[in-house]
Amino acid sequence: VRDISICSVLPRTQRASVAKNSHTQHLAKGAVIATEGQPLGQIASVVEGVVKLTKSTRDGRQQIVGLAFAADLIGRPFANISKYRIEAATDVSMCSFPRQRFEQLLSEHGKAEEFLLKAKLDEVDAARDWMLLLGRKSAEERVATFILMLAEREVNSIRHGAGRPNAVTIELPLTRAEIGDYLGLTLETVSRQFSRLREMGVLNLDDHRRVHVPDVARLTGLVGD
Amino acid sequence: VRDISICSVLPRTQRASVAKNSHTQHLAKGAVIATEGQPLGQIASVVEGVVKLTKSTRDGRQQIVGLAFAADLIGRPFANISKYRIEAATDVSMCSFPRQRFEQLLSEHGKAEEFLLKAKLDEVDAARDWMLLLGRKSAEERVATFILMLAEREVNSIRHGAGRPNAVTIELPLTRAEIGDYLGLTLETVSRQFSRLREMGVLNLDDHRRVHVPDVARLTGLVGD
DNA sequence: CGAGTGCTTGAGGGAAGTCAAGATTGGTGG
DNA sequence: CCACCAATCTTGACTTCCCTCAAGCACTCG
Repeated sequence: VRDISICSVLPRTQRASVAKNSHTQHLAKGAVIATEGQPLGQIASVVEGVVKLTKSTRDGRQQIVGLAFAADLIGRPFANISKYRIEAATDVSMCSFPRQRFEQLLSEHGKAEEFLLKAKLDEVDAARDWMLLLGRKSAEERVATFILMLAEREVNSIRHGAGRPNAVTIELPLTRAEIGDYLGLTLETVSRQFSRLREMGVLNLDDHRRVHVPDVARLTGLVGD
Repeated sequence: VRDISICSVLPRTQRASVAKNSHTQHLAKGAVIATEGQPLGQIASVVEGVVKLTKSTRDGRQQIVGLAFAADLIGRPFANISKYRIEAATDVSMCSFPRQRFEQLLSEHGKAEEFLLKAKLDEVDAARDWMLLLGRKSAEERVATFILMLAEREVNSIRHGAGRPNAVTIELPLTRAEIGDYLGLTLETVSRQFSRLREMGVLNLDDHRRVHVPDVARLTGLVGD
């Protein structure tokens, strides 16, 4: 049990105050630490063993979006709900403590760092959502997810007082080739999927760059997760 | 130009000190802000437009690993070298300032936050490396990358005084099915690739869980990036 | 108006997925 | 200690989804 692995998030001087609230846990292989969409009130540092973080689609396709080895942290400051299922891949020992105590400690310090940290935490989550897409989704689901992402961004920026609008028009910021690079597809496959979604009535293409989504809920049903 | 988008990393009270060193840039579509593996001394906040972050393999396969929209940050505190190519996907305006000034400001505050922040920055980088794998690599490259990751972890933990050992034995922490879930493959494909790598002499399988890599350099040549 | 760039569509092929037996292995209890 | 059982892994045969290659169309811009 080396120095780096024992709740090493905190510098020496502050460690004691967290250590008081921390305790070491031993988990058998297969033990579930958190499930996708459920609260997780702990932050933990892996001392020994391997922990896997997974996301999955409704129909059971699974993607491991991260592995935590010794000295890696698991848990998510500033968010109550876990976006992944967290499970011991091997027998694991880890050192865990309450999330709120940890957040409080962070907040006592600079706001700038906290802001940046939150941004990066969101980026990690977003990158892992994309890993599920790249690892497990079909071409149709990938394109639908991409359009939906832009549609939701558009809807949020409009900020309608009264609920979400059900139809949106979006401007694609990328070429077909770039969309392919983002989705792990070729530009031809992207183009074919746009055509299919148009034939299905999910999209209207005003021109190659402007996409009208008449029913966002319909699109949501195609993203596959 | 809304409040949230103007160098909004910093809380109101501290913003001024960075704003002094910041300046607004306008970039045409296609402008390159950083290339993979080259230094990037700036942090910037996107004000308008879309910026894409890409990684690519030596043979030209490309993967967009992130998009930055208005109010998103680009650049990497605490690392001099950019791990991605950063390019304007549309015409872009952004507000940028020197990375070192920014880091200095962060360091004046809590060490705990800095530690956690660095960990998360590394996680983002790791997730994006994996996105390249999931989006663009062949089954053989994926399995080779996974084994190499474990091999390097093992080599680093051994900490040989005299250089890297060229042969390693590693213990797989995951089943074939789990490796498949990590690599975006089926368990059958993973198994077939293990067999192929064994036939090629890149691996020896002591049992299903213990893998001996006689020549790590050889394996490195198969990861495809 | 022609060239360039980006997009669509088609035909054919190939890498990985699916389905289906078996072979190993490791754990458990007789 | 060994035999059995369940879980895990390997291998084969076949299928499928997406990629590759190719041709033609639609804008934009000099």
